[in-house]
Amino acid sequence: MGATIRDVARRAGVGLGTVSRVLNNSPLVSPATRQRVLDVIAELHYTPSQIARSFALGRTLTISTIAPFFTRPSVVERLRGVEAALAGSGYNLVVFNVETVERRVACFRDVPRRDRSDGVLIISLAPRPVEAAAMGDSGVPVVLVDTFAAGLPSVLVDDVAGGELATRYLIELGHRAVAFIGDPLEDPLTFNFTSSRDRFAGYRRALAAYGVALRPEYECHGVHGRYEARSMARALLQQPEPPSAIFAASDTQAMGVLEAARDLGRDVPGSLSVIGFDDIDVAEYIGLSTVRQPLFESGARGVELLLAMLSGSAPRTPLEYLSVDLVARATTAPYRPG
Amino acid sequence: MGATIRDVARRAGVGLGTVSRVLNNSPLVSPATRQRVLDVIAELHYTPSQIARSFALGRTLTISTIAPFFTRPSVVERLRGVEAALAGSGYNLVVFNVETVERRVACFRDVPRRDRSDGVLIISLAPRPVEAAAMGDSGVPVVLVDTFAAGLPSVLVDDVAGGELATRYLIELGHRAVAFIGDPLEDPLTFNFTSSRDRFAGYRRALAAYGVALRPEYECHGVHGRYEARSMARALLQQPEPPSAIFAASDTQAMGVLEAARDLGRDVPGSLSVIGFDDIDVAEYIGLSTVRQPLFESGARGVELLLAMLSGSAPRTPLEYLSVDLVARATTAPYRPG
DNA sequence: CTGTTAGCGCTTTCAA
DNA sequence: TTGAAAGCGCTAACAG
Repeated sequence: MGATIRDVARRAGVGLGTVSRVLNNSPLVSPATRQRVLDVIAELHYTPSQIARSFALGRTLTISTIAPFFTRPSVVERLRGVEAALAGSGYNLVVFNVETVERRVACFRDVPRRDRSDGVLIISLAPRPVEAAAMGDSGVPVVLVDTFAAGLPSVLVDDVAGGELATRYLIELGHRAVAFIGDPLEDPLTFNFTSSRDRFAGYRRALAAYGVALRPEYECHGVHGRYEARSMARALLQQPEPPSAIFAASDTQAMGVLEAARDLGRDVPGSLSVIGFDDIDVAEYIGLSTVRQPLFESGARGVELLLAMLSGSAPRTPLEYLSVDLVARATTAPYRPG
Repeated sequence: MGATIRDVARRAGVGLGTVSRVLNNSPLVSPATRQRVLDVIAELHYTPSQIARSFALGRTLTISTIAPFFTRPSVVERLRGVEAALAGSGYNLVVFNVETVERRVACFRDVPRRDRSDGVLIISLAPRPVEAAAMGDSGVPVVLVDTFAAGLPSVLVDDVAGGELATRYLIELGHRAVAFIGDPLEDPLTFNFTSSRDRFAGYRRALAAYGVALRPEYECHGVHGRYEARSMARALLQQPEPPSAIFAASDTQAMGVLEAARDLGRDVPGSLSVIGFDDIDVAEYIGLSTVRQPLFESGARGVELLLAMLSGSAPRTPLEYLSVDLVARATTAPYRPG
């Protein structure tokens, strides 16, 4: 434990800088010298101190990810992509989980700083304009995934189009009483900027396109989660004129809807169609119809952008859109009156 | 960007050490001086460099976690506990995902070093004796979760007892043709040390206790995963004398079994009982009977041990066992001949 | 109480 | 091609 570069230099009878050169594969070392140094390194079990190296380099060799990981399975799936794309890059991955407003503020303020991160990836959490501006000034490359902020590059999908896609599908199945369940329109944690909101806009747009009147009592917004969605759906289904189809802004919420239907003995898809969004892992398992977005790929792509920025190239396109697809499975069916 | 402690000292007209003292809440500063320094700090938007601080301190201020995160939902749930317990401790959480032998070797070798981590948490991956010994020598506190290695403290459950519990339950429901599906007995990634193996031992023990003969054709071991379990289960159910109950060593694998039953039109639990292990999130949703273990808590407890070790106290008990419970849901039922 | 100073281990000039 | 030396920004020991 604890041989330093100096020990190696001394033992190899060379200068300190030479050892450093060997370590960094500099071509400016003679083969003989290099070999001697290498031998001593092996002999001493020497490995350079990451931390001293970082200090001297002025780089931390870490990429930080800020996200609400555990409240959203979709984020974990994105993280998978992040991890895969980062493997072998030499960067460590440090994660900051955000589930409260305080933590969000603290992370946005402290993490994107040169002495903490070489690059930052923010997932499913939108910085406010001032925060985004501060990030821009920090000099640390920041990439957003599944969100947007002026001046910061991001990888996203067209959630409005996705919401519209889901809703059109239901309408084309003959449904007219189509309800929506999604996140709160005002959410301090996400600064009111959620993909749910856009999907909701798509929902309304589809309805309008088909001349179906909006019904406020069909529009539900509540804290993200399966249980919350379940109770919203229950209320929805107990209305005098319950919907025949429900579009949930996420698969997690769609699962809550399915539970509510089960609670109330409504057959899915017989008397109720349900569609979600994301296509998380379990969606296939439970046969949930949904709008698929490339979660893994979004994380991987975010890292690619970040790595490119770290090696000097500015992102070509500030906004990069990935595509969404409708995945029809077993929770949607043509409308049947009664 | 980039005010240093020296700038602050100069501007406040004090010595460099005084600023450091203020930063570290040393009591050896007069209130007046402290205030002056604080003012300058605010004025300059100064924040100390984490990295320089780490370097001077000789501590990295990070906790590393090594685990196969994405192949096992249970590990993500444990990570949740880790994250929660670490929040507010001042430590950053860096994650090392391991899915190959090479990566495992590299992580075990490189991560537990003073210049990289102040403490290391290893989840669901057992270090080999030599690796464990090296970790012990590194001087970096290491805590294991869901695994074991001589000389290293760990947080686990009694998997043998858990496996026995599950199997006994099936037997007591009247099943005699009880099969097992689990991970490979020889797995280089986990160095043959898996909780699955212990659960399998519990399975055999329960059978023996009831005088039920072991049937090699009922013992399946294959790569961990839903798809693999699905095909193993399919083969199992197509045998001349198919089992009437299956114990899967994890919920993920139990889900594969459920799919296989669906594929072959076997009614669960009518003509096939299925029980899993872990009680991951979706288990409740899909009504899977299982053996519950405290996943979240295991991660949190691991961090607690680690933090205690970091503040000097040796772990009282090298092995800390958490308890398991049987959770009977909708995939198990009494044996019905035919 | 407070200023000064000596490193922490490495990278990177700058000479030789 | 190589050695020597100057920091990177901070903490902690030491005088005062």
